[in-house]
Amino acid sequence: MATDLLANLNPQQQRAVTTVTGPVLVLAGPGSGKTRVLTHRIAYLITEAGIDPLHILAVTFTNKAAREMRERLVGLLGEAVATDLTVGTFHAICARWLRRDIIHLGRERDFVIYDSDDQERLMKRVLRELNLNEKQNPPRAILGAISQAKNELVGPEEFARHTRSYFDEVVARCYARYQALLRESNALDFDDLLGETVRLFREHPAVLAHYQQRYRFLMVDEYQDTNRAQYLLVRALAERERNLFVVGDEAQSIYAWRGADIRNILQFERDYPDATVIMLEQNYRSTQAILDAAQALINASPQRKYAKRLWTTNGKGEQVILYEAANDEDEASFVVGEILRLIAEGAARPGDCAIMYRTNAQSRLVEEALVQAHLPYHVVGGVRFYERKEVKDVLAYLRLAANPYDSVSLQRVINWPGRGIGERTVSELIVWARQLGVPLYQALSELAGDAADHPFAARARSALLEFYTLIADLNRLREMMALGDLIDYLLARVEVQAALKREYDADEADDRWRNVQELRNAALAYANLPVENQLAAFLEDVALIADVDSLDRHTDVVTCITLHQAKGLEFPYVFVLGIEEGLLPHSRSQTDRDSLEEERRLLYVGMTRAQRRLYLCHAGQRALFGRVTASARSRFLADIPPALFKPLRRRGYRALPAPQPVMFNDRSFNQPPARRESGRSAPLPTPLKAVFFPGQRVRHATFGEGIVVSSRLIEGDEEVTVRFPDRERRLLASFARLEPITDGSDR
DNA sequence: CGGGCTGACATTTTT
DNA sequence: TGTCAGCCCG
Repeated sequence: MATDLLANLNPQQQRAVTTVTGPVLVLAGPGSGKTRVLTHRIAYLITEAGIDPLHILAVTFTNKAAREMRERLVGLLGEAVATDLTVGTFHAICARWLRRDIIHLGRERDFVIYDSDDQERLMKRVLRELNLNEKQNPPRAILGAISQAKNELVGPEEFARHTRSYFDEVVARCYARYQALLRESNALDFDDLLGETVRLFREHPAVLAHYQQRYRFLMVDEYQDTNRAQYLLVRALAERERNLFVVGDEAQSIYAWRGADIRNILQFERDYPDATVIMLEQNYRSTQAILDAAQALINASPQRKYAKRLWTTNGKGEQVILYEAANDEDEASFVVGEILRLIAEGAARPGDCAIMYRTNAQSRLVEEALVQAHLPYHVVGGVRFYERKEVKDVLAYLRLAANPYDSVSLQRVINWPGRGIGERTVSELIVWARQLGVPLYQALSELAGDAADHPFAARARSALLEFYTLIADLNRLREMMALGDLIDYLLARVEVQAALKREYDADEADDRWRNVQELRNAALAYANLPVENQLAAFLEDVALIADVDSLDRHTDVVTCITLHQAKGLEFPYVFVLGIEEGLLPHSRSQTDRDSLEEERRLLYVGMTRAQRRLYLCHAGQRALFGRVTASARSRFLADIPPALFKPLRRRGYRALPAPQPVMFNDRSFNQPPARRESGRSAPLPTPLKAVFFPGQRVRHATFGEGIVVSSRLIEGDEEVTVRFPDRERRLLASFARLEPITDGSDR
């Protein structure tokens, strides 16, 4: 058996698999077989080291990773053994533990989990209650700050004690109220799942001891993506047995903006001085040519601790192709043309090709080109199934059936479908409930039990009571009915299909109704559970899985995907688009070194997805928010020696309607005569060349030094947006007397 | 109370 | 260029 498990593993992988005890840090380069190591190690622990699978916990970040791992383990160990293992995402595992033990924190175990949409709705209510303006205090920004605080385990009170700005003051007040409403709604947000588990462990050593006793062998995937709360969670659990096995790659850390703390992986050796450190450098995915280019890019980063040297026996392969497109349209048509050619040559099938980009907006042109070429494709991302409005509306009723105190769900459907409860009535209800000091549902209940002084007109009151009865009925029925029947009852009683037909035109109503039916179908999977558990189990999965098996890689279609989402995937042919200043690195990430380096890693992740051939593309100009803008090639491309590229000339390009000659990589080239708008004569094209490019450092006599954010040619002049120390300014080059600072940093 | 219009706005998003 | 929120009117 041991030979089976270790066969086909290289020496480093074998060492990782067979190191059973103590802290282990595995630094796994892209394509180095880390999932294989994780699964084989688990199998090894069980079959060779005799560890009871009940003692093993494996944590991942995504459901997809967890599912894959479990599938592979079933293959290695069989269904029976695999079911005894605990494999799941941080959030799912924490939710499970909290359902068991949250009572120790004085909370109910039947809490609902709020997703970001729910959070936003709740925050909007908070803002209204506190008389704060949504425009000046964007709910998402406030939630971002709260999320950060929660990741650091800073509660509302502590946060309020350390405010350093007006914004902090606002956040502090919102945080307190937000948290109070969460509690009142018997709800936890995603961050709470982690934070409350850590708090549970801290405040209740006996509970922690129970889990330490149970889980003696811990494995964490994508360790570079852990945030502070996850780090503390893992550390607490591992404290007793110290059998902690983490896998990660600092070079693939791309979620710092979401709270991931790269220090967790960099300091592992300090946390565990006796740690075994193993580097996986053999790559099984790509050609050496691709690896060389990717490594050149990443090695140019000043922030490397564990520099790996990736190698492969796959052979040198073809050089990385660098394509300079005239503009974004040309870029898209080039990519599509290449894919068509690869298919015609028999080298590839559509499913072998992936098109990657920094921002979702970039997919549009690509899609148009794919449609024209009749190439089948899918775009990863977009609105996920359980986030669709009609699905969430129906879900809101189900959540209320399980937990009527869920105020976000209650507000969501109190007037859907319309039953004459307008905004006015809702805010009266909110104010009244607050006066009474009770949750919204409780207030409705008071109203039903002839409360003396309520603020509602007779009509509003009867509408509210009708809604109250509906929720109360659902609440009563949930324990007696199978989930499918409950949903059928709900759909019939609130006349969902009719409501959709009223709100949308025929086609869209059909679409949305189909989604609702799809939700109904998903409920079938729970039919074999005891009736009283079906609804809760269903809602839990919906909250944490959040998507119906999205990426079906069985279909043979081109994949369009953001670089972030591409992590963990691989394709024979990869096209990375828009490798330009302002886009990659994104203009919003050019402010500080850390986010700039994260952009570099993002490109690195994209490049290392390629198995056989990699295309890197950039365009000289690009339509940005409807305006044509000059776009300079990314500084990152300069970090890859030209010898590693095979530059590809464009084979003819289409003229843009832009009337001026434009800068293209410092060389201006002539364009066909400007097209005229009918009726109005265009200004004579001034022989102007753009002088400034994004990322460039400039000096202004009054404003001082700054960095060019963007530059565009407008009516014979160049409009330059520059970020100065105090703020951004838009300047006209002809007036502003901007001076480029030449210290060799950029060109 | 709900439908249509106008103006600001604009990364990435594992759960 | 496209979306979303806020505003005005029937």
